[in-house]
Amino acid sequence: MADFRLFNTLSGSKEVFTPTDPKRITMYVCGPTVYNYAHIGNARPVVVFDCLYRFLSAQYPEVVYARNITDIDDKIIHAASERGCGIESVSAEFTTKYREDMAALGALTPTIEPMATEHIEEMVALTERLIAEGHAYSADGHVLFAVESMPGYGALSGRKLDDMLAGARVEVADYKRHPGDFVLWKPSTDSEPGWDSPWGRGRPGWHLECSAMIRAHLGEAIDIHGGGRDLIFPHHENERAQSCCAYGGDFVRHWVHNAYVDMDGEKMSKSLGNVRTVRELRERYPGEVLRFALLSAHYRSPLNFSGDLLGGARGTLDTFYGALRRHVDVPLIDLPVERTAVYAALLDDLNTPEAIAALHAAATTLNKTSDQNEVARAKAELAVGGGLLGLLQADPEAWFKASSGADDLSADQIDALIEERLAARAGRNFARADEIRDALEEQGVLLDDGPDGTQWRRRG
RNA sequence: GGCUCGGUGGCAGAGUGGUUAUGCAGCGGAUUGCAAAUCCGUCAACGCCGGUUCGAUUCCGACCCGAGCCUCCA
Repeated sequence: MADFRLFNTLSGSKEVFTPTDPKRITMYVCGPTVYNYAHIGNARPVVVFDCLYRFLSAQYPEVVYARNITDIDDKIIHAASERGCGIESVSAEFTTKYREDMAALGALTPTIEPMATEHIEEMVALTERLIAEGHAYSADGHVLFAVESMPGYGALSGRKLDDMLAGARVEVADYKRHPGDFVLWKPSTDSEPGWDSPWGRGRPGWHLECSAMIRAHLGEAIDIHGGGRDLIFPHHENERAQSCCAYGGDFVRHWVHNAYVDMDGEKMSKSLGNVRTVRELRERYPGEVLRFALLSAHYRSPLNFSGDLLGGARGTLDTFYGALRRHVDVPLIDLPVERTAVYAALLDDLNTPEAIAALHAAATTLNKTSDQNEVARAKAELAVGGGLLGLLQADPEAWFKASSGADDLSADQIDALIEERLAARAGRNFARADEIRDALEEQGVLLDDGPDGTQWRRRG
């Protein structure tokens, strides 16, 4: 098996991926806090790690992929109180919407989707253990992790304890022994959701759930832990502290973080108010277009989001599907995935732009050659390599003819007009033929005349 | 202030110590009744200043600019 080189945030360099147990790969990716619609920036890690999941699944017999749902959090409590309902109703609604949106992007369902509220017991147990080991203390109804108790705290985000104090912009609660200490458990008021614990009725801190759920579902150490770049600190740093101090060992083999989707050079975020939700984008673009756009830059590079990006993605997919449509009759040969150029590109830290370049090469081959062996090989590259990226799995005809609105012309109506135009052309009545073509174009239907007849597609 | 990361042709976006990534756009051509699609050709880049080197966009250093984290955040 060829080496797969994957960047590790902890070391700051690409490392050969060497799983702890090649028979069972474990990957955990931080999922959503379900209090609102997911935006296209939230979708980036989903698509990136879905791609990684597909790539690993092609190489190893079992890949356990867990993506959590954070269904207890102060933001959810907030949203619920504004609506005057329970947090369950908010989190249930947005969990469903999240799953719909991510499915539309072609993301496979993770092996496990653990919910935070179903793991409170494990979180309490983990907290007790940290206290017993001298890494945590209770104070003023809270339980806090003592960062000074961990040698090497800060290694993931590359900071030292002293540096963190220098830039502290928030006032430090006086019950903390060290300003960097973070909450494992906090008290709930009567109106807030809470669970009984040795420290009274309360709820878990943000970082605790991931440590507890990883332990419960994947084991003490995992191969890959992923998420967006902004999770490095404090979330992953603290998660690492919790798990390493509770169970010892390395906890995570590869820390993998994706860069952001930018809006006019700034990151897209709910707090900046410049978000585009997946939901609204889906009304205008097929999910595959959004997916392609998200894969068009390397996952560690920022991706500038724009209408041009999406328009370009649509056009490129048209090119690929057009090449496939030219050869619908050619049977798909059984090309082993590891022999595709897409696979080879992904071997280098998931280089999706290079993989897409390989797809372009295959499409060009398909468009120009008449050699049946080359055609079969190129078609397989597009289908199999595309599959690795979660792309190009639709039927080409369906791709071009998919209707976006109820008032579109039906396929039958279009076919009838094409017949009429064909007759006009045969009689060299080009004025009438062009009239029909223009009329169809006004309805968003484009015609392509070829040696074997006329094909049509809807404008994207 | 501390800590990170980045600055590639008109745009998007890979990569490399010496030989044009790729795509879009542009230009020229082939093809077409005209188009569209497609194909061929073509233009064009590595922030700035030093250093290392036979040779640097690629390594090192300074500088300028941008982004991010340090607070919830993919």
